[in-house]
Amino acid sequence: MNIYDIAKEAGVSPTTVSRVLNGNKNVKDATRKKVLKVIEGKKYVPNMIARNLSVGESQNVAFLVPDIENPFFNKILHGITDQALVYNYNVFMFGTDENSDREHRVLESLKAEMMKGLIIIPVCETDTITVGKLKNFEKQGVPVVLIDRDVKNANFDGVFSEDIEGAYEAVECLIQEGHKKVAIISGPETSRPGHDRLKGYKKALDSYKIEINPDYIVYGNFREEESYQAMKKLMELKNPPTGIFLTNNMAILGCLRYLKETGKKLCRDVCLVGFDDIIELTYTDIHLTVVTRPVYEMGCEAMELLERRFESKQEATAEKMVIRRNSVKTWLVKRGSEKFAKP
Amino acid sequence: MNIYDIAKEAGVSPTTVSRVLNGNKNVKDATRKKVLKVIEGKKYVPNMIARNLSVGESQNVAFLVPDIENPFFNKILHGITDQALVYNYNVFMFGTDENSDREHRVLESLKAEMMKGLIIIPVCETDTITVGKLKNFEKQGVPVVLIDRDVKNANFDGVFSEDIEGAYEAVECLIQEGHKKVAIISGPETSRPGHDRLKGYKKALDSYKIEINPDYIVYGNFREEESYQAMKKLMELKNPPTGIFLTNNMAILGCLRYLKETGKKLCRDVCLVGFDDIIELTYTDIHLTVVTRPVYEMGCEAMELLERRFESKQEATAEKMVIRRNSVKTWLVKRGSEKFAKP
DNA sequence: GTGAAAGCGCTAACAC
DNA sequence: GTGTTAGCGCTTTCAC
Repeated sequence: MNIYDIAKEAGVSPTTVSRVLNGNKNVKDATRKKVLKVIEGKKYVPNMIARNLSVGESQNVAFLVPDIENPFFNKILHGITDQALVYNYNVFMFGTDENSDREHRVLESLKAEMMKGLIIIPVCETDTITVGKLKNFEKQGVPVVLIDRDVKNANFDGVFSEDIEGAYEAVECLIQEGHKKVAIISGPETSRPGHDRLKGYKKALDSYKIEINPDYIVYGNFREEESYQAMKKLMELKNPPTGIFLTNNMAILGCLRYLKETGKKLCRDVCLVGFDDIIELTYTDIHLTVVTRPVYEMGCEAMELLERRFESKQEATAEKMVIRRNSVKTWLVKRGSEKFAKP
Repeated sequence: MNIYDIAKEAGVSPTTVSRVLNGNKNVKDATRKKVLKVIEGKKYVPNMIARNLSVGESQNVAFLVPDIENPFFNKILHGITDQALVYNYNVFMFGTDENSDREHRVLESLKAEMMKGLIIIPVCETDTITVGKLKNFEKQGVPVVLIDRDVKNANFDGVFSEDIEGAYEAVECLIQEGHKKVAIISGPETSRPGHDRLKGYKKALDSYKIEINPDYIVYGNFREEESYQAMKKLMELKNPPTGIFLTNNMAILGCLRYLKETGKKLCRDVCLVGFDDIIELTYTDIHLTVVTRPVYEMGCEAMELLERRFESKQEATAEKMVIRRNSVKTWLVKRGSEKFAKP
């Protein structure tokens, strides 16, 4: 059943049916009601695919995420889908598995889908292929919004967090507890959260006149296994740190595993402050102090930015060129892991 | 740029270009190469929306999940998307938030999208509206595959797990450690995992000639807060249980919170066995014994079942009618929480 | 092995 | 306010 069947039944033209369906004002109230009645009676459902082809764009938005199973990204996904529901957009879900090739492949396949917009947490900020593809989407009128991570040599809308400030606060928290030997398990240098949190770490040490010890800067690449290795390296130093800043949730897990395997204890052998909460730990005796942020809201906001872009397409050229790069504030949740236990 | 531009450039008809694009055998090798070269040179990308409209079906599959942030469902999502990539299907993501209205709304909106197939973890097995809508999809040639949860009065393909056996094993594990007073924090009675795990619990007690105590059966509805309340109720009984079977991951969290808040200790005040693992706990001192299952693989398998359905559309009628309801086996991971600590 | 023409279901000028 | 007509970009008979 299609728009023609409805038109015939209602004794109007397909155009009128289309107008009714799309809420066009130029329809007499009587006609509208007549058409609506037929639609109801026949349980007619319009065909979006046909509509999309006709108008040259779909109501679909793609979300590319590097790690589907990371709870941090899931919260973002939740925000995106909830907000998408508000605007009646469908969300295409793609996991890139932190793999640039896979990211390219997904982006390539999306060209054929007449996407309305893209939300992406890119794998790597220096990946020129991804950047090129994203720019092409924008050129074709498909807006792109970044979350959390950034890309170089481009200026897309995005929702980020104040990573430098957040990291600063985390490290400061350790310093204020008397730690002089403060280390960091850092993320990849090719991602905004990676280098910015490192920057915040350095800034904090600098503020408190603590000299930076290169041995205390190790890389965990935001992964469990690598962070475990990084932790091992730190703890096996001749002069190990007393406080460590873990720059993401996976790093936290890696460290905890190290402690567990070696029989070491948090707050006895070492103090930790993390970035991004691990909610399950709050059910245990591991009282981890972390920097956190409104993650779900970051997802909502990304969808919101996309919507603004859609709206500004219709508007005057001036408004079109506004680039919106929002940052959410982080905050510290003190739970005790920043200080040694009183014996 | 479209198929006509390519055709003109290559000096062939649009039909031939289409044939090349779709790997039709009836094209001379020379022609094929000629067309392919033009396509490459012009960086032409076919328009899937147009194709979908023409063939009357998209390459899109929808996944409806009740709780986007539950790690169990995320693992499934991961499996689904990975497998979808193999077949080049796109996955539409919808969170229903355990809300039937929302589920209905999503299902309704999907009618317009010419979906190729549906994968759903339904909110409620007795929801006749959802069942009706799902049946309609099948009637329209859109296959439906269930995961984990089932629906009544219908017979869709699905991937389930051996919940009765799994629950049996969990409870048996407690009994074998000497527990006579074994309770269960059960899920909703309107879901297969809910009632089947309860069934397994009863069966185990029965096998070991332990009388069922109605006080020991409480409902947590698979949620943290309700499970917390259920736990409270159990522990405040005049004759509290010594061992409790927690029927999902959220119930585990609820119980842990209760223990933490009341200062009670696992393996000292009560023993627990859970259903579905919480990976973060393995990084802590909570050594929880759980029944688990190949969750990621359940997602892959669901996609695989869908693919079979797609394929069987072309086939003879006999094969068409095979209904595939697969069950994955569960297994017990013993970590110690089933027995009291030696003082 | 190839092409012409009709059609998928809808929208958008344009005319009335 | 409403209808006519011509697409959107592709596939698919059917004829050659």
